[in-house]
Amino acid sequence: MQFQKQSKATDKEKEFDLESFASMCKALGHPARVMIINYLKRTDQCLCGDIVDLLPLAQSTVSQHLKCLKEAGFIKGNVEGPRTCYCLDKVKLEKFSRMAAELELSSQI
Amino acid sequence: MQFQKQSKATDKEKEFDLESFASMCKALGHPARVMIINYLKRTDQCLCGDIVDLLPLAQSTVSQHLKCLKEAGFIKGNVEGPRTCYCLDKVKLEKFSRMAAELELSSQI
DNA sequence: ATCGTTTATCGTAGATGTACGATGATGGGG
DNA sequence: CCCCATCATCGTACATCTACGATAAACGAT
Repeated sequence: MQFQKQSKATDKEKEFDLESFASMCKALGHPARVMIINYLKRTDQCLCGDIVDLLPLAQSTVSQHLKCLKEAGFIKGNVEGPRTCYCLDKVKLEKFSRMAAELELSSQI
Repeated sequence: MQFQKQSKATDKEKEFDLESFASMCKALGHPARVMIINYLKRTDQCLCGDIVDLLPLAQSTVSQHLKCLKEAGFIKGNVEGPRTCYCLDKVKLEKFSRMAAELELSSQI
C-alpha cells in the first residue's frame, strides 16, 4: 500500500522517507532487538551465542532477532567458519537517529 | 519477560529504558502511523476524518491507528462533542528523539 | 424527538510476529 | 574420518497486528 507520494530523484535527498522510517522503527520494536543493539554498542561485536547467554531466549529465537536486525540494516554479519560475527552498522543507526530528530524537530517550526 | 535489569530510583533518570523505547518504536512501526505524526506536525491538530481523507484506509482502521498512537503517548485526543481533536504530544516526541540519539551516540565512544 | 455527522468499538478474517524444539550446515580439533 | 561447537533454517503453535464492515455512542441541527 502506498502511504506517501513518490518523490522525484531531484528532490535533493532531503525528504523524510516515511516507509523506510516506519520499517526501521518496526525492526527496533522489540526489547530483545533493542537490547542487542545496546549490547553491540558496548562490545563492538558479538556472536549469536553471546546474546543467547544474555537473554532468556532460545538460540533459534535469538538467531531470528539477529536476522531481523540484519535485514533492517542495523547490523552486519560476517561468517567466520561455523560462527557469525555481528557488528553494528553505525551509518544506519545514524540515519535512524537523524530521521527521529527530523520527526521531532520540524514540529517546532 | 524481563530484558533489562531494574534500575534503582537513584540512578539519576539518565538510564536508557529499553522496554519503553522498544514500545515507542513499535508504535511508530507502521507507515500509516508515521504519516499521522507527520501530518500533525504540519497541521497542529486534526480530526479522525482528516486522516481518513488522507489515507487509503477505512475509518475504523484509522481510528485503530490513532488509538495505538494515543496509547503510546505520541498524541492526545480531546473529545469535542461527537468528534475528537487529536494533537501531538511534543514532549513524548522529544523523548523519543532523545532516546534514538542516545542509541546512536554512545556507540561512538 | 429524530436525523445526520463523526468517531469508537466489536467481530472477524487473514497476515505477521514470537517463541520453541528439531534438524541441517559449516568447519575446527581429535 | 568422526565428533563437537556454533549458527541458520524449518516446522509449528499461539499471540498480535492490520484491515474491513457493522454497529453503537455522542451531540448538533432541524
